[in-house]
Amino acid sequence: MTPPTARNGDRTRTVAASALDALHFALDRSSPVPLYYQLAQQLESAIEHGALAPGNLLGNEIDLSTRLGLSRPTVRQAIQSLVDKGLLVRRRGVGTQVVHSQVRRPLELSSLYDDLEAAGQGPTTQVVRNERVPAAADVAAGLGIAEGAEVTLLERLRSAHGQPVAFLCNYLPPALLDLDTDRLESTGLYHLMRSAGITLHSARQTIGARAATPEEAALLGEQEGAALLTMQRTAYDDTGRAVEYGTHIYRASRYAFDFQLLVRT
Amino acid sequence: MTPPTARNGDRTRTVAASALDALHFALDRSSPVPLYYQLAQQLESAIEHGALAPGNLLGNEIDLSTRLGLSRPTVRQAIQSLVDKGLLVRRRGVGTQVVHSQVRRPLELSSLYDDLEAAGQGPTTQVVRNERVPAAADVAAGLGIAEGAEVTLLERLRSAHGQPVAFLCNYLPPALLDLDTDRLESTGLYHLMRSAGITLHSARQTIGARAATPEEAALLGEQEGAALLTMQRTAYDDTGRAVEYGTHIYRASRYAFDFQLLVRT
DNA sequence: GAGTGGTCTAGACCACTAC
DNA sequence: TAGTGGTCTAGACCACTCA
Repeated sequence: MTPPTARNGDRTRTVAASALDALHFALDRSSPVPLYYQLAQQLESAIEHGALAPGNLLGNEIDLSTRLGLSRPTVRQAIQSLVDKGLLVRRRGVGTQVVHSQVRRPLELSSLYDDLEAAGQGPTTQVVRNERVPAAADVAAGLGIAEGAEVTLLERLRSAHGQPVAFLCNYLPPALLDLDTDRLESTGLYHLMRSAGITLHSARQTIGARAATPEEAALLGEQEGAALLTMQRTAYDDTGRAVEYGTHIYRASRYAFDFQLLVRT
Repeated sequence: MTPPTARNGDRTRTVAASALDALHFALDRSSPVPLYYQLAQQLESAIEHGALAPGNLLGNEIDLSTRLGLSRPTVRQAIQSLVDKGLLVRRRGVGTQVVHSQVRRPLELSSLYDDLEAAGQGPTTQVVRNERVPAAADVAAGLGIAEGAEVTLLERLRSAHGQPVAFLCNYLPPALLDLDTDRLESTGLYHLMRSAGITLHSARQTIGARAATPEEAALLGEQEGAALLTMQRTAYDDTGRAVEYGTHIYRASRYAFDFQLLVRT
């Protein structure tokens, strides 16, 4: 399928060589990685490395599929996954182009893991409490269990650069996993859950603010009345079980939630 | 394609009638609405109305497609869209089931429109300023334009139940749309942009908190030093142009951000 | 009118799960 | 071993955009 040599001045700009023409994609059919996924990854890295610049057209799907030796649905699946990520935009009658945005690295909306791993610079965790308690009303409601049922209470103080950043209070259904205090101090809760075979699926969050009580101020090294960010969250696994309910407070002077939204069409 | 009469005691539980068997789906091939979308909508409403209860299996895709007179890819497309919404879960070798979750109504993560339309009960908007000004440094950076370039400045006070809730300060590229003050007071900014043919695509947000200054306190009816929720946002259309940069402050005593996250796998 | 993505079909083989 | 979803193919027709 050698493409017709296009640069022979018919009409004005002939086939309008897409930015993709110069790129080489290596597809390994013997790999267990799906073909559409291999293609999507290589397209994504081409966009990240600037080989595909914002606004560049990808060239039509039919050509692309014949050039790659794939069927059109497979190519579409690859492209669709990048559209879902917000890297590409499709326009009927026009083509598919790289999104022309300043936001190149969308801060993974699924910050479920990330925002518990603190913003990069060497976070530390101090486990304040790790014990079993009967569930209070709000906890029972959050986890969807009976009031008074036994739950694991986990209180942690998270710091970065030696300064307290947040106080995390979490409740977990018992017997879900064993929460080793040592491991909790060296990693995040979600990481632990993941290694225990729990597949996180969704979470419901409420983010608010309020003034610090004297106790909270002392704990976090703020002044009484300082503004705090608050978050309540219930996380569910893929069977719909509530696997965690938490109430977190953050020093507003040292932390903010930062994320990207994609508008679903 | 009459299904084989299944209830004649072979083996133990024969075909394990899926919860779907009793449901009727009406597909209109002459409708401009895609078939996969019609199916997805009817499945979604069946889930919402409880006809499909959490944990129910959907029955395999092949049977479903023959029963509906659709191809399997089309049925898969419908199911996939609900999986993406977090309503269904697929397990290879097992089947597709309704997610067993307390969270039935995921609060549309794309709250880009919604959180500017206030939480339900008759919000009102008072336009404080609506004029053209040169862009300051942070505004220019947020919109990706030159410092000092002319932008539209929009300041609004939003109330609910006659009480102030938020103060919204937005900057827009000039000539993007004409911001009629009357219409701004009767609807949201995004609604206006949408009617002007602007397709919102993504937004980058930062949510934080701080204490109210005396001016802010007076404006919002809070006491000086009260906790405020702050949000900075840049919104982009589908070509990647920044179409809005805004700085909002919310009374923490009357407002909180509330949303659901889906973990992408 | 030419070109694009949007939708749809009717098959196929494979990997994984459960029994 | 049977049944499931995961992947893939090679076509087809339509709706929309743009010149």
